Amino acid sequence: MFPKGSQLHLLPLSTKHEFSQLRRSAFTLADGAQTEDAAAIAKLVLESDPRTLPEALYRPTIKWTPELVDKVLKRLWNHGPKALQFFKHLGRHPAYTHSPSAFDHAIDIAARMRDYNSAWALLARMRSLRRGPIPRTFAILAERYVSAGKPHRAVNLFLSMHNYGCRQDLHSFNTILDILCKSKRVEMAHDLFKTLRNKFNADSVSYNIIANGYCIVKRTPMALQVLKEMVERGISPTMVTYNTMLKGYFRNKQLKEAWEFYLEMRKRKCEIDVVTYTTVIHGFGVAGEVKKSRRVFDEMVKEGVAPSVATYNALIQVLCKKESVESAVVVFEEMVREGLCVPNVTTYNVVIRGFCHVGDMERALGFMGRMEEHGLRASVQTYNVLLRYFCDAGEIEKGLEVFGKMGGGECLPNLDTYNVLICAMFVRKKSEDLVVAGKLLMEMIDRGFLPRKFTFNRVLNGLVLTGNQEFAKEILRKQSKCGRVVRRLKL
DNA sequence: CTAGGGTTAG
Repeated sequence: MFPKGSQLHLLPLSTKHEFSQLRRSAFTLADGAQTEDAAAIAKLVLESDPRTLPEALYRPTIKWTPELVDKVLKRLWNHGPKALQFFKHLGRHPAYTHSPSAFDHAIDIAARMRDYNSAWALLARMRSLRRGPIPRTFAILAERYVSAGKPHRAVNLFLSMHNYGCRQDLHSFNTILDILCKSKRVEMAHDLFKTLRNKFNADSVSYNIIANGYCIVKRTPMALQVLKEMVERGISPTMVTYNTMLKGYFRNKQLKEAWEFYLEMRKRKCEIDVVTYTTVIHGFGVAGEVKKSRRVFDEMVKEGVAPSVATYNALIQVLCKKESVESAVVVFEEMVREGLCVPNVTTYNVVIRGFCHVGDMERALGFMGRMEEHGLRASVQTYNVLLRYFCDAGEIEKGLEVFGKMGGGECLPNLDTYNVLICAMFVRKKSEDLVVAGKLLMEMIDRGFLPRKFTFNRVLNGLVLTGNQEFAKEILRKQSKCGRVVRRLKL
């Protein structure tokens, strides 16, 4: 993959070790062992030659289950082509048929790579095997269409569900509304809602989704109007409704309204819950009112409402950003000591980012090391944070070292990782760095990520300016194959 | 993750 002596310590994978690990755990069915299996199989897939992969997958020592397959696909999430290759070969296993959820994952992966032909072929295959499609399949595809800027296709997909033997109901109606709203297509969602609300008997969930959509685009008056209409139609607001509006006010920086709304909720005794408190703590913190955040936190404990991990995360993040990482760590340690809830990956990432932000990379790495204590593994976001800050501080080697650890197998880099790293290859203005940037660019394409035009141009220009014409041409050839049209280069 | 509300951050 990378030439020997490259600064990228992409570790060669020790095949012998993995095979023994596979053999050892093939006989145990416990969930933990299955996680190990999934990791070992994912590695196997990543390193294997496409021709020898099938026989490896058909070995009788591997006990395929839907759960195991799902886990492997999740591990390969950031390597779409390999994930689909794995799915395809296993699909020909003489004694195993893919589950609906495995098909869903595969369709998601293909659609994320904008390979809609494969996605639809998978859907057809799923259907011919009578394994679906299920409503979730359509939700996945719709979401991919929306995030690719094709919301009309998503709506049409929903409208044509029944042609694929999948019933349209209130559930799926609410799903498509939510997908549109979450991607800020609230107007389109609202139109669809108005057209079909009678047909599907829209409920409070539907109204909450639309109101939330307007809150997301900072149109709280419109959100209120939708809710008013809901009440006029005889549907009662729920806790979700109130919490949605509350969050909307904060998002729209209507602090006064938010506070009054919160007080009103308390006065009406409509059992304020942990979500309400978390919203308020987060909202005030983001607005810089840390004291108020702390006060509300204490208040909730006094009222006997147990903070959740999200509550702690909100407070810890707010302290990191508006006070100091030190006071955030105090709360972190308190959380661990009291043991009411356990830190999750988000908690760690927030603290790690806090340390990075003040330049204390040692302690950031220290916290990353502590994740194991809580049974957690660093996520791609954890790595990306460290990577970003090392690179921003000009410690390119350290950044590459972090990247090397990911390549070692526990965590595949994502689009962000590549963007950050490629960007960092320009700071030293060294010819070798640009070659590395070019290799990273090639690698990300191989893994199913589509670099931005800007990235292509930048890398190509850099290579040409440093006399790496041949390599630039190679990248140009690759680029034309992956469908990104870049301006003509003078080579 | 996939019918609604709270936690990273792009």
